[in-house]
Amino acid sequence: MENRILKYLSNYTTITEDLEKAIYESAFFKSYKKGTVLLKEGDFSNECYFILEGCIRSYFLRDGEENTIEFYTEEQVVTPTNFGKPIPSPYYLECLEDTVVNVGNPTVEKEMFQKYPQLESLSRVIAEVILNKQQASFAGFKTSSPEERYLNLLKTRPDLLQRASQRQIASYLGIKPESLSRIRKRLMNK
Amino acid sequence: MENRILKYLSNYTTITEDLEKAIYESAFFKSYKKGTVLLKEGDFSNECYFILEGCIRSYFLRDGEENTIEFYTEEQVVTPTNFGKPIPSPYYLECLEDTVVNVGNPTVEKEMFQKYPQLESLSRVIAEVILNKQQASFAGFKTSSPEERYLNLLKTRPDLLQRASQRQIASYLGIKPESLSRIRKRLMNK
DNA sequence: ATTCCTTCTTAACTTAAGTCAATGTGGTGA
DNA sequence: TCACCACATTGACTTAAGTTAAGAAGGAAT
Repeated sequence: MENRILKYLSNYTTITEDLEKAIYESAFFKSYKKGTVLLKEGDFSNECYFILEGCIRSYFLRDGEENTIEFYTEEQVVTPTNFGKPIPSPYYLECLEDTVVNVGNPTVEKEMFQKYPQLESLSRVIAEVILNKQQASFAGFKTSSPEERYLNLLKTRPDLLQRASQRQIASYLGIKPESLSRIRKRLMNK
Repeated sequence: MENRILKYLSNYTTITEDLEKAIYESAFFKSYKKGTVLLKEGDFSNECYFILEGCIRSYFLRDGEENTIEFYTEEQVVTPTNFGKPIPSPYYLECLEDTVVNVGNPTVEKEMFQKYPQLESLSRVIAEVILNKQQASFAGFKTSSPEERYLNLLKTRPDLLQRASQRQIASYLGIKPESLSRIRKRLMNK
């Protein structure tokens, strides 16, 4: 199991044996059942996650509606906004499936960064990569129609359509469930 | 002038005197005239910028149209995607005004990070803050109408409406210039 | 000053998403 | 098993953005 983290990190640099061992030893796992809420809007966040199995959704409420921000799946990192800080979370985190994660906390993170500066360097690189990816998807979102966004999702993350409800997918695409339903119908007849 | 960088960085941690001196000494400035293209789509990027004065816009072409990704203004950092890597840039960078920047390059960045690990740590923190901000604006974008997005821009970055053309603003808002024109008209009569 | 070009605005029309409401469907729990 | 509830689909209607086209306004260059 732990290999997945090392595999993930080694996409970015070569990991020293020393660091590999440390990651191994500090690894701390948890399992959650489908539907578990990991973090509530307004609460303080003291955990971050690396997903080994399952799916986590972030969302917030507006006018009573759930607005999906992001879906996180295998080999993705979930670092909540304000992780480790006494500032309320702007969103919920919820498991859409039974989910197995590697859990981190601010204290261990700090210790690890101090002991292995290479790890913090790696974190910087990864944060920048994720930032650029997110900027690219934001740009893609802005320049495409709801239908194009749906088709793009179908192409890039088809698994999500099995894992999440259509309401959740619709809000992720920035549209109403009725519209998604119509888009799907429209595409069926093509 | 250099103070602005230190001021910016000190928003996140206290800067050691040592580091302060190093930043001071490594500071390298450039001025560009309005309209200067700093980076072309497809080119390699070897510079990053901290804006002291002026405005930089990132955009890409699609069907001959310019799609604005972001506007960067005073005290913002512009680190191009693939900065320092032999991978083509996905977008243009252009000065909307006469612009004064502090310029960085991959070599100096690397040296500074090696010499001052605190600086790389700071960069990680800043990257994460920017990432969260961007995620929040993406979420806001998805859940609001073009009119709401315009009103939000008016509230959060009113200066941009003076600095950029309406076409540029419109593409930034993910709409057509005609629509922006109508939205403005609509709001006039309220 | 004139020309040329781009931007901005306006209008008429098309298209698709939002809204509201009704119905069908599937899963959960008592 | 049944009742209930959230989800998904469909239809009728409203609304606003996209499209196309034309004209007005402002700037830059000659």
